[in-house]
Amino acid sequence: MNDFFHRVYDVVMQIPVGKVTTYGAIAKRIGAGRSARTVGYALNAAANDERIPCHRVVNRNGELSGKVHFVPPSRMRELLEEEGVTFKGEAVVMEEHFWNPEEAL
DNA sequence: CGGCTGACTGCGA
DNA sequence: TTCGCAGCCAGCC
Repeated sequence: MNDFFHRVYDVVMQIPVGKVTTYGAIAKRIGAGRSARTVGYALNAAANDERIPCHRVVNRNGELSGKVHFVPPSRMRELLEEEGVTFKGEAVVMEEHFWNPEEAL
């Protein structure tokens, strides 16, 4: 487990219930800059860990992305709705539920 | 060591 | 508005 991954997990675990954030925001927060893809890769490994709310991490469109989302039993959308997150079609209403990791500093 | 891939993002056409 | 290309970083051939 690299320090990079640890930083990603640390940020994701700080996401409040009913809130979501983006790969890019996390990348910027941990100083990775534009390595949003690597953040997603880290979440890929984190998806196997129940302690990591990877369902609260979406792309810039607010759409749920990831291997987990494609697995029917996951139903990330319904899970988020249970937490109070509202949806606009297939995407999360970012204006209402976007959480900026940098605010947690 | 070199190249390909991937849960992304931003810019240009 | 939508599509395509390039950049970035880590992991696996």
